[in-house]
Amino acid sequence: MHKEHNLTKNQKIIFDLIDKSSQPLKAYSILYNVKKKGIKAPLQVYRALDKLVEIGKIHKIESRNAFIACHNSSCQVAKATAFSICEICEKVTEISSAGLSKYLANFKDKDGMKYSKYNLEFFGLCKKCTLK
Amino acid sequence: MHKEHNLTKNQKIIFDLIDKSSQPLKAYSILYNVKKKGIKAPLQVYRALDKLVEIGKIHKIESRNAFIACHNSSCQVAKATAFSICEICEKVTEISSAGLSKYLANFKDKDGMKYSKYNLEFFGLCKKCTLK
DNA sequence: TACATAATGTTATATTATAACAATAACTAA
DNA sequence: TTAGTTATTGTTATAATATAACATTATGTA
Repeated sequence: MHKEHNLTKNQKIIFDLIDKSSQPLKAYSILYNVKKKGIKAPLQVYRALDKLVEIGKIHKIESRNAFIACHNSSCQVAKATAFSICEICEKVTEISSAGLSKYLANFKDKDGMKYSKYNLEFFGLCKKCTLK
Repeated sequence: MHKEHNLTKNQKIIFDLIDKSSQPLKAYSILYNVKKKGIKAPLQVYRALDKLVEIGKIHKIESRNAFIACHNSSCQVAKATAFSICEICEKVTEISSAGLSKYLANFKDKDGMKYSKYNLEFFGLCKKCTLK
């Protein structure tokens, strides 16, 4: 479970927007959507995003430069993430598989190094798009 | 093994630069370095990069917006990649582990979907930086 | 209260990437 | 070999993503 963080005003506005969204949101689309709430500059958005990523409330989808709310109570504060991304409809789903996270956390490279922090993005078709 | 691709002039210039580099290179740093060879515009660089990624000669490190030559003869044309990234010195190493690639290629999500295409980035310390 | 720390507001600018269009070069089939 | 097709190049402009720097305000804590 997430440690409780008391979000500040801007963080809350931006988190709520991302949380309500069914797909990842990009920074400038967020900016556009929160202008009516008084957030006017990119930096205000990026600062909130940075903080939200840091505390694990959202994740960045690196290949898309977009942000999604974390719905995975088991992910260790934003450090170990896995997603599937549909190449047709761009639907992104966070994967929470105990087996996968165990496998990756225990993976050792050639030097015998382990990594508790990782980001994995799978690409393919979602179920819906497969059936079309 | 890579299918042989006959690189064009620009592609060759840019691939050679990346291939000689010990660390990932960013697009505008590449641009700066190939200006003396007549490549003057960002688009010329990005077009070559796109093609080189497509044919699997290089990979993009998504979290760094940087490009590295592929030294992994077993990676299926740029589609299934794994890297370790040192958070201190930024050294990036492509991981070629039969076990890992088999595990990921066979991984099934909740919908039973498999993904032959993925990108995995591990973050931590490289051996050198661990010993410091 | 006073101090320290975190968050905010603002302007400017850096960095990363693509659109649009014209011109060449390379490939392919009759 | 030549016409048609496709890929590549060159070029200018601009879009999209992200951060620097600095002044101010709010919050937490001893």
